[in-house]
Amino acid sequence: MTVTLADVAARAQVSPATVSRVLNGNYPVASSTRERVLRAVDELDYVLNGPASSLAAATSDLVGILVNDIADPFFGIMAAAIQSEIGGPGGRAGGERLGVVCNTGGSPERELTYLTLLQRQRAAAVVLTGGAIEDTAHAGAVAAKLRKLHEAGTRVVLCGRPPAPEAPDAIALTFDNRGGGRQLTEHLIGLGHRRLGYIAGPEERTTTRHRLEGHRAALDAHGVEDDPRRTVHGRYDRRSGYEATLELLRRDPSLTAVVAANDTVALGACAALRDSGLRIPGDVSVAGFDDLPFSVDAVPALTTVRLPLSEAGARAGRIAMGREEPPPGGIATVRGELMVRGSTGVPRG
Amino acid sequence: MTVTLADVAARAQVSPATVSRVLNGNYPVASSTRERVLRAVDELDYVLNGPASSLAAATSDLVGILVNDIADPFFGIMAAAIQSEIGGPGGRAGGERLGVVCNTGGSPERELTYLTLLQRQRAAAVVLTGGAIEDTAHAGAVAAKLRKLHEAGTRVVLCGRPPAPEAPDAIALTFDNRGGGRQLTEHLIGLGHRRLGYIAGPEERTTTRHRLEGHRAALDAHGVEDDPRRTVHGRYDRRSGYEATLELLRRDPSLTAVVAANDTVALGACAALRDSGLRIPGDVSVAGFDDLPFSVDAVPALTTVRLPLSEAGARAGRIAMGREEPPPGGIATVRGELMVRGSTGVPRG
DNA sequence: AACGTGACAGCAAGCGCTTTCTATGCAAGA
DNA sequence: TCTTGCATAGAAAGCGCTTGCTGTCACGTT
Repeated sequence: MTVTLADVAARAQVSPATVSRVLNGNYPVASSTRERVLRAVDELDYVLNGPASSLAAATSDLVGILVNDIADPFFGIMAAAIQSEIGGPGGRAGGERLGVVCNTGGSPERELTYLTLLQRQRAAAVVLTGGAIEDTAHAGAVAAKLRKLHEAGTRVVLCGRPPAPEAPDAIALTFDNRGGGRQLTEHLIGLGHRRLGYIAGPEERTTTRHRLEGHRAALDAHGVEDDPRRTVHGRYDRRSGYEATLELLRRDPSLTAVVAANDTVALGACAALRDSGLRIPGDVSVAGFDDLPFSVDAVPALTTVRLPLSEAGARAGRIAMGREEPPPGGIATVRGELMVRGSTGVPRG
Repeated sequence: MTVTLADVAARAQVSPATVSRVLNGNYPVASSTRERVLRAVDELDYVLNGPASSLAAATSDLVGILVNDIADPFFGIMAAAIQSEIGGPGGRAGGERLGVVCNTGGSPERELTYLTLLQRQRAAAVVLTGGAIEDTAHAGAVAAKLRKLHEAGTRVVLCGRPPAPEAPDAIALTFDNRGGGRQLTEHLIGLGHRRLGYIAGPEERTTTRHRLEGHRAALDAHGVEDDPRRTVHGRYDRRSGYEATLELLRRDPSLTAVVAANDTVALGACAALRDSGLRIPGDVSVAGFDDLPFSVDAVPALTTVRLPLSEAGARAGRIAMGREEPPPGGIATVRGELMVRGSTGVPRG
């Protein structure tokens, strides 16, 4: 039924071993023979059997990319960058790898299951993107899996996620969320704001915590009181930003600025403010985080912290492919850049 | 080194066959035996060898999802929906499948290579999303691949892509881009617009052509002259929308409306108009397509055609998993819904 | 009491490839 | 001329799992 290596071998009048070697190009084969084999491959329209190959060679050409939410451009952009370096089709011939992105939807179980599935497939590498979940049990389970993967020869890279002390072999490209958060709030304080609302992401994520810590550090450093009622937690989506803003306004109508967990949330915040009859930044300034492509198009354009998602993703991809040296110590911090735009200004009054 | 089925079998004092059957649950095993096996699996921390399993069973648990641009929420949303139905971890136990999304970046070669890679992995199913490329040679090559995949037992589903006559076994869930485009332009004509600019996507994509055809059909039906100079082609991104709008304005400053190939492009158009000192919709109306999440947050909110991306994706996913009957004839058309919002209004003057 | 008859469990033959080791041929060195 | 050595090609032993087929019991039947 299906064409196998043996069929090709028969047609090319060589042994299966030779065909295999031609295909893998890691053993000398006389060019006349090679040609004959290649022709046979072509004529028979032969496609290698991946599982068989992986089984025999004890490695596969799968590279897993785990993302929290594939519908979120934050992850989409990173995933695209990673995948472009994985080579998939892009890379030089022979190095063809299947870069596959797996959407955990932010669920711990799915994260673990995908990791197991990838382990089962004997993936060549795994890249985990975005913030981690701060549940000790879960973090431990993930770390254990990562260790297992590493032992099995799978390269593990974290992109935009803090290093995992329990899985020291994982290379980590971490975003400086704390520093970014701090810069952002300092910018606002510098403009004169003293009553700042903060819309944080889900409680149990490292990204959420770090950005919030940065915010608080800034408040603290400048002697601005940090009223806990001015912080609201939500999800990383627009809806959440909308609702949280209304809640913040309810709690303190005298707010002059709203700092959001990310750009998407900030957009929701803008909508809520507008629907409440408030001007941006005339009445209330708004700041986001990430600098996703649409942020510059918001009206007014969003002040935010630009994270080099593409660059970081590309680097993570290269490291995963073993094409770039990991950073010393296996850990690198990627900084964000404050982008001051129209959505922030001096406070009213 | 690594734990194998045989190790588990030894530990549980049964034959490898029994362990396999416990794991696959497709053959009666006494519950006491099953328990013993499961315990051994647990104690040894055994993880099935995917390639070996796929080789022996001649099937794999991979499901491929091809997207044109994973950084674009249009695809991200569909991919998320598809993957959620693939089950990956979400599905009922045993049906665990690895839903992997592959980013073609709109490149024909990559599309083909991914298809081959998936074929090589003996994927259980493949879902192709978004518009196809209208190059005869390429379309033929893709169709041939799809046929091969089908023959090999891989289910093939197209989501948001027109049916492929040359690959009649592929189930197609098509978006009614033509109808949507027509509705949109009719809405504008109904408001009184007569000089409409159109920013089309890349020339060689079905999506581009269909939306444009809808636009032209509307013009034609209402006796509005279709000046070819009012149509500009570009990419499906913001930048392109920005530049195309400036170009359209240059060609005809008296334009009263701009119809964009999609929401992202529309956002770029809005920016260009604003930068040109024009009000939306006071001076120029703008319309998009897709109704991505950010469109409602644009200022003014974008008039657009809502495509049920999640629903269509979910359905495609279920069909790919064989959990839902394909539509009669293997083809279904998914309609869009016109969403009239603030970015369109009666023309000035 | 002899005999089906299920319900399980095991044997063993692959699945299609990679790779080690071995054979062969031929050119060059002694 | 005979040996060495290099460049290739082939033989064959797996890789770890699935599954058709063959037992083996313990029962229920007649």
